[in-house]
Amino acid sequence: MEQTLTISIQDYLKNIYELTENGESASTNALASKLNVKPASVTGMMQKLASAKPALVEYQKHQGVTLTDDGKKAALEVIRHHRLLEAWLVQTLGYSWDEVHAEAEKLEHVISEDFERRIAAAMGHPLRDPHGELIPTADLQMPLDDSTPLSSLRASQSGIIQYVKTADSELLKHFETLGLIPEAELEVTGYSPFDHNLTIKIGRKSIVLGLNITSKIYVKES
Amino acid sequence: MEQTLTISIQDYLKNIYELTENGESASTNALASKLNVKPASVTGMMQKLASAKPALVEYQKHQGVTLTDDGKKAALEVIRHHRLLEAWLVQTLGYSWDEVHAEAEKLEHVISEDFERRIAAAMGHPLRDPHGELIPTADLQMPLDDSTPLSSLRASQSGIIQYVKTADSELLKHFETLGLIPEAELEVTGYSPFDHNLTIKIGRKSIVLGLNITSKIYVKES
DNA sequence: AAATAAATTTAGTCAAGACTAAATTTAAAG
DNA sequence: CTTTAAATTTAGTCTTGACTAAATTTATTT
Repeated sequence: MEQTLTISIQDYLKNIYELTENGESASTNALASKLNVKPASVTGMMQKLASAKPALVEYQKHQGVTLTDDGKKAALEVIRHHRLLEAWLVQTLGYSWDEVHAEAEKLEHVISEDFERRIAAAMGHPLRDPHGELIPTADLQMPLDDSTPLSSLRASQSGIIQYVKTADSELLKHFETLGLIPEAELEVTGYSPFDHNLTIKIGRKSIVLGLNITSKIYVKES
Repeated sequence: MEQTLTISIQDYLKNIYELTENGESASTNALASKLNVKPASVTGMMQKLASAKPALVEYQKHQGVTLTDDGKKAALEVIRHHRLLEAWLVQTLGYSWDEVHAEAEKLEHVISEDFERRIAAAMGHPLRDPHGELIPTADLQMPLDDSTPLSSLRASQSGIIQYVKTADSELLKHFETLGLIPEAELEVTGYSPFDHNLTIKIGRKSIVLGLNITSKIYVKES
């Protein structure tokens, strides 16, 4: 018999947030499989969260759930913790991108607001975590994302690299040798509609990049 | 009605460890008041821990508890986490001695062995935490304490300050201005049996210290 | 529109770990 | 050696958050 470990309310809220970022409501089933819990358990928890003193979710039978403002605040708080922790573990303890997630997952629930402030300040209040995800602000707003995949740019458009989204460290190293790192400025000089290849000029080099690369590099148009 | 928050097994073990450091067994009542739990709850938990697959405590009705070797290992693991965390929070995030305890208390239960190794290495494997408490070794042994209160030295004996044990930051500042800081070397030049005052020579200065001070400064005889 | 499939909820069970009140054991005092 | 007090344990209750199985609702097909 599998030991059934208990899921925190914070985890419920965080996962509802993620499932509802697209504007839709989260289904009982989706939440259940995301949290490795049976659907019936989710129903029970949703009923509880919906009737909490300040309600944390909006819940109607068979209609899925969304977060209330209070629920969203709580979710963003955990997400802020998580992403600040990831950034900080990478910066100060040399964690790699793949190792850092599990550790942050555990720490995010227990750190104090004071701890949060200290690491945020120590890093100069970063905007993104090491995976490139936006970090909710101290007043619990999710910042607007002003970046777009490089693959969406066309000839004559230029941009500044914001972050690189990949879990493949080999690929990451390749990006670095090409100069494709945050802050770098580039200009698109050509576009091939057939295979979606882009020709870009970065520094004094001109290179051709496939969609497998340009879809992982996020830029801010300039 | 007070919300009754649950105490982790690790906390039970850690507190049993502390209560049994003197060699005696821990009483149900002592544990209960230390953990802010009712005695009956402690009895129940002790019965559980005693009959766990590898037993964690030695427990006989009405006789108090002690830790088994497995239990002691688990306790030292948490204590190591706690003390490494305190040292690390102070060193890297500027926590003060009084702020650091509560934060470490929460983190100690969730950090990975990997995290433990990383911070230990980052600090050069410290022997003591910021309060001067010994940090259990990586293989879960409590190091021998080779330090003694300065108040136990007598004329012509000399020593090196190991740590200062006080929660009073004013007093701590006073110590610092006197040069009474870790690593400092001193020699006892006089002793007054009536009031237990010591005259010591530190650097080129000679000063007289009362028991309120000499009992808080721990030295290694040299 | 009826039938079937899929998703969700209800109802009731279980384990953990706290609690209270009552019973029991040990310790202390006369 | 009794008696009383203090400490501890037993017994049974409560809450939480999982689970399963059955019932119900919604969605899809023919």
